[in-house]
Amino acid sequence: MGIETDTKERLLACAKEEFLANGFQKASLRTICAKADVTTGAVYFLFHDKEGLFSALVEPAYRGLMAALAKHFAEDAEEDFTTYVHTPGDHDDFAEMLINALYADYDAVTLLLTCAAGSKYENIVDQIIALLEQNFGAMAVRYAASTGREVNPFMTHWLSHMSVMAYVHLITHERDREQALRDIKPVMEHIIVGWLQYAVR
Amino acid sequence: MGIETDTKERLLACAKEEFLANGFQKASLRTICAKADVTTGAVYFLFHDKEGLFSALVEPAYRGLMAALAKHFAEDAEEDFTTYVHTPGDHDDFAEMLINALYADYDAVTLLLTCAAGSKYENIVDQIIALLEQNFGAMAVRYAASTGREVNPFMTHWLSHMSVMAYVHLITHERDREQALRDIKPVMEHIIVGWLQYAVR
Amino acid sequence: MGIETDTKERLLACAKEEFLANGFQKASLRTICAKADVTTGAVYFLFHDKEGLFSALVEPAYRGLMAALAKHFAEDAEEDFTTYVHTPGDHDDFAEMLINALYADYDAVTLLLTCAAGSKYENIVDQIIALLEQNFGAMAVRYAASTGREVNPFMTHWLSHMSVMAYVHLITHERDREQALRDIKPVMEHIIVGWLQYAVR
Amino acid sequence: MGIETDTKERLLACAKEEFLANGFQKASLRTICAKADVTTGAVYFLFHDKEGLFSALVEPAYRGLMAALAKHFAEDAEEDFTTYVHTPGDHDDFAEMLINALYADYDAVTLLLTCAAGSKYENIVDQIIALLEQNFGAMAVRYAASTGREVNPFMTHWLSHMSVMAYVHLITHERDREQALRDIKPVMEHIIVGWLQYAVR
DNA sequence: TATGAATGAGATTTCATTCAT
DNA sequence: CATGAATGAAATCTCATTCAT
Repeated sequence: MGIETDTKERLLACAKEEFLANGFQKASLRTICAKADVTTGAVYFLFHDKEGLFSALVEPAYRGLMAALAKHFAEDAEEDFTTYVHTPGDHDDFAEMLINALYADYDAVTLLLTCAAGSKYENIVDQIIALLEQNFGAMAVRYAASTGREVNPFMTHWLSHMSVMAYVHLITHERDREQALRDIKPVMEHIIVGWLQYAVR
Repeated sequence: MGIETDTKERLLACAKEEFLANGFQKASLRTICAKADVTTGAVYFLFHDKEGLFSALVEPAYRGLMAALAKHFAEDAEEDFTTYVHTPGDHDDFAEMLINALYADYDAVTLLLTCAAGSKYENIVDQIIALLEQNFGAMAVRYAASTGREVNPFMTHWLSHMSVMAYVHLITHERDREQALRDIKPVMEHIIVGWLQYAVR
Repeated sequence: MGIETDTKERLLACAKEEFLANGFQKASLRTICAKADVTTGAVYFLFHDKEGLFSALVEPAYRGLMAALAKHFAEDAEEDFTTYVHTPGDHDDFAEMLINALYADYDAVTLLLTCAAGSKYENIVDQIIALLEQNFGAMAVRYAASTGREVNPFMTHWLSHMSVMAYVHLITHERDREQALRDIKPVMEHIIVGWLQYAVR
Repeated sequence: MGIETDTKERLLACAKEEFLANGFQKASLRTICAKADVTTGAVYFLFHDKEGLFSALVEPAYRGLMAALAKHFAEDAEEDFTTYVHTPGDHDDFAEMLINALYADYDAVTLLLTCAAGSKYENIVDQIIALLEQNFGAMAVRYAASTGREVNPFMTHWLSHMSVMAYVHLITHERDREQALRDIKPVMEHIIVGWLQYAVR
C-alpha cells in the first residue's frame, strides 16, 4: 500500500462516479482517467480493460447477492407447502436478508442492477428473475398440487419479475437501509398475496 | 409507390430491425444504411437525422398511447370514491383500452418502451409512471380521506410503477394481443387489491 | 413574369441574405433554398451552380465597377504631370464617380468586396489594387521623372492598397451615400498627399 | 527528443503549411494528418482538437503581439499632447518594436493575421484596430482640445484601421525584417501626418 | 508500476451536386 | 420550370485499446 494503492482507489472512485452517472456503456474511460489524473494505460495494467474496471466495482456485490439468494433457496427447498398458511410477517427474514445483501454496498449494487448495460452483467436482473421463477415456480407447483389447482405460468413469471423489481426499485428510490426495510414489507406482503391468490388458478 | 417509396420503407424496416436489436443509442446509422443499400445522406434527406428516423418509427405509437392515457384519466377524474367497492373485472375496460393502444403497433411500442435510451423518448416510461402516480395518487388521497386513513407514499409510487411495468412486461413477453388480454387481467386484479389494501394504512 | 419570376427573385433575396451573413464559402445552399422554399435543384436549373447564384447577385456590380475604373484610367492616362500642382478637392470627381459606382447597388458591392472568398471573385480586391498600382504607378513614374526623383515601389503598392481599402472600409462602415461622400474626402486628400510626398523619394 | 517529438513537430509543420495555404477553416485535418503520416486521433491526443492545433502554432505570437501593444500604450498614456510637435522619425521606436514583435515568428504572425478565419482568433485584426482606436482616439481628443478643434470620428477609425493594415500589409508583402523596417517608416510618417492633419478638423 | 504516444475503427453530420421525371 | 430523391465525398471528433519504455 502507498502510492500505488492511491492510484487504484482514485481510479475506482472516479469510475464509480462516472458509471453511476452514465452507465457502463456510455461512460468514457478517458473521462474517468482524466478525473483520476491517471493515463488510460493504467486501467489496462490494473484492471485489464473497461469491463475489468467495472467488475472490480461490482463483482463482490454480485457474488454476495448471488450467494445470499442461493443460500435462501437451498433452505426454502425443504419447506412443506401442503400445510403452509400465510401469516403477515412470516417472510420478514427473507426481506431482511436481501436488504442486508443489497445495502451492504449500496453503490456497488446500484451499479450492478441499474448501470450494467453493455457489460457482462447486463443480464443480471433477468438472471435473478429466472432464479426466482425457477424456485418460486417449483414451490407454486407443489402448492398448486396440494390444493388441487394448476399454475398460471404468466403470473409465475410476472410475480418473480415483481419480486426482483421491488428490490431494484427500493435501491433506486430509498437510500436509507432502515427505511428501505420498512418500505419493503407491505410490498412483499402484497406479492405473497399475489402468489397465493393468482399464481395458481 | 414505386422506386422512391421503397427506399424510405427499406430504411424504416432496417432501422426498426437495428433499433430493436441494439437500442437507439448503440444502433449505427452506417449499418442501417448499408443494410438498406442506401447512403447515410438519404437518412438526412428523408428523416433529418438519426432521431428523426427513430421518431418516424415511434411517434404515432407515442401519440396514440399518450392520448389513450389522457382520455382515460379525464374520465376517471369524475369517479366518486367514497362509495367505491371493488368487484372483479371492473377495470377490464381500462386494461383492454391500454392493450389496444399497445398492440396497435407492436414493434413501435416495443421500440418506444424498451429501445429509446439516448433518444428524446428515453424518459417515456418514467413519464407514464409519473402520470399514473399523479392520477392514482389523487384517487388514493380521496379514498384514504373517505375511510379515515392516510396514504403510504412509497406504495403509491411503487404501485404506479408496477402498473406501468405490467404493460411493459406484457409487451416484452407476449406477442399475441388476445393472450396478452387474458394475461393482464389477474395482474390488474392483483394491483387493484394492492391499492385498496396497501396504498393506505 | 409570374410564378417563375417569384422563385428566382425569392432565391436571389435569400441568397443575398445568406451570403452577406456567412460569406460565399460558408453559406449553405440548402439553407438558402430552405429559406426560399425551393429545392436545391432549382438553383442548378436557374443558376447552374452555387457560384452562378453568387454571380447573378454580383456580376452587374462587378462590371459596373470595373467599367468605371477603366473609364477613369483611360482619361487619366492623358494627364500631364510635369505641370501638376495639387489643390484640395481636385480629385473630388474621381471620388464621387467611385462612390456612385459603389453605392449604386450597395448590397451587391458589399457581397463582391467582402463576401467573395471561395468564389471566382475572391481576388477582386487584389485585382483592383493591381489595376491602381499599374495606373498610379505609371503616373508616379512620370511624376518622379519630371521632378528628378525615383519611385518607392513599396509605397506605390501600399498607397494603391490604401486607396482601395478606403472604399472597402467605407462600404463596410457607412451605409449612407451622402455621408460616405463627405467621409471619403479627407481620406482621399490624405492619400494624395501620400502620393506626392512619399511615393517618390 | 526522438521518435515521439518527431510526430508532434511533423504535425505542426504540416499544419502550418496547410493553414497557410487554405486558412484555418478550409484546412482539412485529414490532409494534415495524411501529410504527417499520422492518424487524426493523434491530433486529439496532442492538441485536443483542430483549434488546439492552430493555437499551438499561433498562441505565442498572439501573446507576444498583445503584450507589445499593451506595453506601448501604457507608456504612451503618459505623453503630454499640448506641447507635442511632430518631428520625422519620432515614432521609429514604436515601428521597430512592432516589427520586432511581428517578425519574431514570421509564419505564426502570418497565420494569426491572415489565416485565422473560423478560429477563435478570427477577430484579432479588428480587436487590434479597436485597441488603437481607443488609445489613439483618446490622444486625438486631448490633441484636439489643446488646439481648440474637434475630432473627426470617421478619420479616427480609418487611421486606426490604416495603422494596423500597414503592418498586416507588410507581413503579407515583405518577408525580410530589415527591409520591412525600411518600408514601414514612410508609411508611419504618412499616417502620423494624417492624424495631425485630418483626425481633427 | 504506470506513462505517453498513437492507432484504427467508428460515430454522426453536412455539403454541393446530379438526374429522372 | 422545378421537384424529390439520392449520391459520394468529406468534415470533425470519440472511442477502447495497445505497447514500448
